[in-house]
Amino acid sequence: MAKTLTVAIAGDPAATGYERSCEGDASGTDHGRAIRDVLDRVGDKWSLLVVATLRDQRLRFTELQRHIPGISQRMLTLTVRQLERDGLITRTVHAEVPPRVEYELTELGGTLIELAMALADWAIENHPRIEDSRAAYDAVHPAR
Amino acid sequence: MAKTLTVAIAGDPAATGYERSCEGDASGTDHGRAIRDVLDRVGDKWSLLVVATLRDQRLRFTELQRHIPGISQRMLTLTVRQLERDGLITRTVHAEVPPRVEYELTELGGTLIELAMALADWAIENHPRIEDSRAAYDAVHPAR
DNA sequence: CGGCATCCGGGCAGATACTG
DNA sequence: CAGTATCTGCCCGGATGCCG
Repeated sequence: MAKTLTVAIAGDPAATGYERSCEGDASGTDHGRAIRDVLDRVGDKWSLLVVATLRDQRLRFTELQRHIPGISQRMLTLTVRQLERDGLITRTVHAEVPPRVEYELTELGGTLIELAMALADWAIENHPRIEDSRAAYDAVHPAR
Repeated sequence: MAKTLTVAIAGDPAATGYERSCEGDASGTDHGRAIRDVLDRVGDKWSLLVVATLRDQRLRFTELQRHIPGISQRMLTLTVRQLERDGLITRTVHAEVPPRVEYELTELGGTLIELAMALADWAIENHPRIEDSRAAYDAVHPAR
């Protein structure tokens, strides 16, 4: 999923303009890959939403799905698996009948959510300006 | 502000205020849409990279392309156009021969980049843990 | 209940060729 | 130099159906 992105940067770590953009970062470890990785997860359509939903509650699969309108079962499955793999959430299966699976934020996930909130703040605060800008742009640049 | 955010993103468990922000609704401000919009831009493969590259320098098209290895001409064109439309960067054409077009960050773009940097910091700091988690996960879950 | 397997359509992105 | 145009392949993501 993140392959192409990672390859693009990590494949050519030396020549990237990343050193410049990520001022002061020491060379050696390729931060490009780290950033790509995280960005891929954050930029993912559902990941942040799932993390945010689990922010202060533990939920089981169907509950989670109910809390995130529009997500398909498949996407939820894939998303939680990714998140679990990345150590952002935990998945606990209770040996019961019927089966019960609960998802919970890890501490790592908890730190991420704060950043996400900051981003959301920015989004809400600046969205009007963005929309205005778009309207203005569209007015000047007719159909293209 | 942060509270409305929580509701907007995480959804209100009780009232499903989320549905309104996600589905077609006619109510006033739509935070869900705002967040989605910004997330789409941030999550975009190249947008953040372009913004980051322009952080403290004004660049022309080809320079920009050189600074971002792996980006195709087409994608760069589309990306800068989007960013310009959203008011995150400016595009100035100098009436010369040969033509010279320079891209520069707007103030709005400048505020975004700081958040992006925070995210990058998080990425760099926590990436090892994520990788470890992935390795552990993959060890337990054989090829699926 | 909580998945996984499969099919399928649409859009994104790369490569290439052409222009003001 | 800074794009535009077109063609194409590929992956994302939705819908459906089956299983433990």
